[in-house]
Amino acid sequence: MSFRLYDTATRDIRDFVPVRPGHVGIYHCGLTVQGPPHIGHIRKEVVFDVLRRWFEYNGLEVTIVANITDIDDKILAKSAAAERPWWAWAYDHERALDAAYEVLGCTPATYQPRATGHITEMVELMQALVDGGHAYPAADGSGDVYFDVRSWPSYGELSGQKVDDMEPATDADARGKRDPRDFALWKGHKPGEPASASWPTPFGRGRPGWHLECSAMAAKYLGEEFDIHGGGIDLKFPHHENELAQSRAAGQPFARFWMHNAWVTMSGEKMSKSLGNSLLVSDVVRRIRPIELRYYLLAAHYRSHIDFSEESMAADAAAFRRLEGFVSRASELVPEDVRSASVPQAFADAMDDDLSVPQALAVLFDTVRDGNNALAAADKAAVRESLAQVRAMLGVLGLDPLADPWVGLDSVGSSGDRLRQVVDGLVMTLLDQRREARARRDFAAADAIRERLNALGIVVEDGPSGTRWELAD
RNA sequence: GGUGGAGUGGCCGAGAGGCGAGGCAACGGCCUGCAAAGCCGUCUACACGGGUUCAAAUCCCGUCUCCACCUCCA
Repeated sequence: MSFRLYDTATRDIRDFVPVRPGHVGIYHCGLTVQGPPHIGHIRKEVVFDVLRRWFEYNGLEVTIVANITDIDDKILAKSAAAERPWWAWAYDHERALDAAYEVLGCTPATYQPRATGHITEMVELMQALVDGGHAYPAADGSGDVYFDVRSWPSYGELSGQKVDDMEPATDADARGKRDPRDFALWKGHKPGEPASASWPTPFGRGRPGWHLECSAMAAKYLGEEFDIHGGGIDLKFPHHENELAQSRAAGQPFARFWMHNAWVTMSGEKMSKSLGNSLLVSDVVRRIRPIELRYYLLAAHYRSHIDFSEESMAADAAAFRRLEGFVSRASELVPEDVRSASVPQAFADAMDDDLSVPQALAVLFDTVRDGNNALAAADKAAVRESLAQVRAMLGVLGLDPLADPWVGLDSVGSSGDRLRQVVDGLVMTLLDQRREARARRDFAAADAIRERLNALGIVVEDGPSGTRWELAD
């Protein structure tokens, strides 16, 4: 495999060489489970799912760790407003996130560690930083513990910023920081916050700052040096900058590559809460099939932002249906489970080049055109070849309609194969009557049957190998 | 103030010195009893102004517009 990947830290594309041959360790920041996920959140999952599939296609063993931040200011505030325990609030939204992964066909992470389950590891790391002179308990006795950015000369290396040029944190004065740019490793327990949201440390009771958990958990599960650390581009600063500083200051090499996906925007602007509410994954999949949403979210390069619109999403859904239509028609001619062991070289080259999915899709569409020509010529061997390649490529993208989790979902929903067989039998009975009508050139009767089926949402297509039907979009 | 990104045909969206990516839509044709699907073809674009070069969407200089981040964000 000659995979090349863009590294946010160095701002260039270079050869990817895993720390451990044959294995890839990936950590990406999951989510703060303060609310249900919208399609911007889930884009990241789709991106990393495609990355994972590409590594696995190339025979590498992949370990993916994605954290669940289940304690933070917003979770406490929102759960308090809802008069529910913070942990119940967090868990609800963790399950909503898992449901969103599943509905979009994302393979589950190898592990999703929760911040609250790794307090011990965080305290150890924090102690090491304090001992090493890179962190200190707040002078105001608040129980906060801060990272001392002035003690770490390369602070700012990931985001390319200099400490002196940064705007200071707005909350600087209220807390016992040595430098306004110092960030919290740990937040002291405050009166009024639930006692259950605090844990003992040598520096007093409190709860994790946001950044510490990722440094602690990445090292625990992937080792002190691992391959790829990812997340949304907004996490570059401060979150990932701070993680990098903490881990390096504690003597760990940390991530070799930093991989950041771009936003899903609305009319060119970052999704705000009011706009975002209409774009919850659970809502969008009621307007568009999940597999089409997945296509939409991965069709653009991961480092390009997607400016969401219903129109562009519908256009991409139509594009996907072109791919799907070929798979559907071809697999009727070639009913065996054909999947090529390898994808076309041009597809592989595109994927190897920093996951250039748009170029890979161009190869896919070219192959589908060849396949459609083969289908028109009833060239079964050529159809088989095209189908095998198309399914292999779709499989890498997690979009093969004949593979899990999509197979069986597209036609009659969750009621399954049995109902599909019954419906197919009924429709074919009608299509037999139509065929007889056409044979005696009674087109009025034939068209009446077709229109009746159309009205029920069934599309009828006459092709070289007979008449087929499928559900309308 | 600092840092990073973007502007490509009707729309979406790649590319990054020469070879028309691809998709959606539209239009014309083929196929079809008519459709649908498919196929063939048409629509030759790169924010603006300079410059370098045999050749610039791509490199350089300048300008405009937009977006994001600067310690709560996927």
